Order: sequence, then C-alpha cells, then structure tokens
Amino acid sequence: MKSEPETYSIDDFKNEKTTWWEGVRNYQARNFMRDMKKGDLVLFYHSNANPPAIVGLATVSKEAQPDKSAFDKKSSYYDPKSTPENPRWFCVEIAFQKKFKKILPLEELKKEKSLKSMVLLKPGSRLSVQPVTPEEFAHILKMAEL
DNA sequence: GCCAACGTTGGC
DNA sequence: GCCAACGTTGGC
Repeated sequence: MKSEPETYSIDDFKNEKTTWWEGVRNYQARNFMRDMKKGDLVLFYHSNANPPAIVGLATVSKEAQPDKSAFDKKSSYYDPKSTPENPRWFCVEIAFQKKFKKILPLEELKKEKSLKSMVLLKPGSRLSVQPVTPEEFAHILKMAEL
C-alpha cells in the first residue's frame, strides 16, 4: 500500500497504531482491498518520497467496509456518487507492525531479479493498493533483514 | 516542476 | 461504444 509521506508517513502510522485506509478512488485498488483478509501482511510504501521506498510492515486488522470519507462533504475524498445505501468505495483497517531499520528504496528493488515481475516495478504502474506474491514478499522481508 | 502513463468523463 | 479532453500519479 502506497502513501505519500507528506500526507501520511510510516511515523504517523507508527504513532496511530491502526488506520483506516481511506481515500482510495480507483476501482482496481478498491477491489484488492475488498479481497483482503484479516491478518494479511501489508508492505507500506512511501511514494513521491526521497527516496521512494518500502519502509515498513503492517497487517490487515479489519476487513473492508464502506469508506466513510466518501460521504463527507467536507472531505477532499468526498464522492457524491457513493452513498451509505449504495457505497462505491471501501477501505480496510491496517495495524502497524514494523518500521524497517533498513528501508528498501525503489532503486534497490529494481536490481533484484526475483522481484522483476512485481506490480510495483512495472513501468507506469500507479496502483496505490496492489498485490504482492508470497515469493516476492518473502524476498522483501529478507532484504529488510527481518 | 516536468511529463509520461494511465484512468475517468462526457459529448457524440 | 468510441475517443478526445482532462485530471492524477509518481519517478525523476
């Protein structure tokens, strides 16, 4: 899951301990969240960061429910097409697990042969919530020395 | 700040 | 249902 550190960083997350992943307004990303199960592992990625990098680990603590920020007129995530009766957007709650002592910059990830087909590394890939295979996940945890 | 890649919108 | 216009993402 990607977040811009200026908006919501791994440190913000560490302080809060859990957070509802509100504001995703992309159907593919939404579908991935809807499919998430409690206990699923999550990589926390800093996008638009210096350097862009995987910076931590989380778990899904609550499965998908309607994204309330879509109903809130004052929210920048407000979407009039999503209503409590017929919600269009969903989000999961994730729980903080770890901040990597050794972050994994995008540049390093690109060098890894076994991560070649990661969605994150596909050119033009902008999905803010995206799948990671068990093999990729294991490799990344190893790189992070976990 | 630029811009390429991508997704969405809306006129026809 | 096509597709041009527009908005957004995110690396650089």
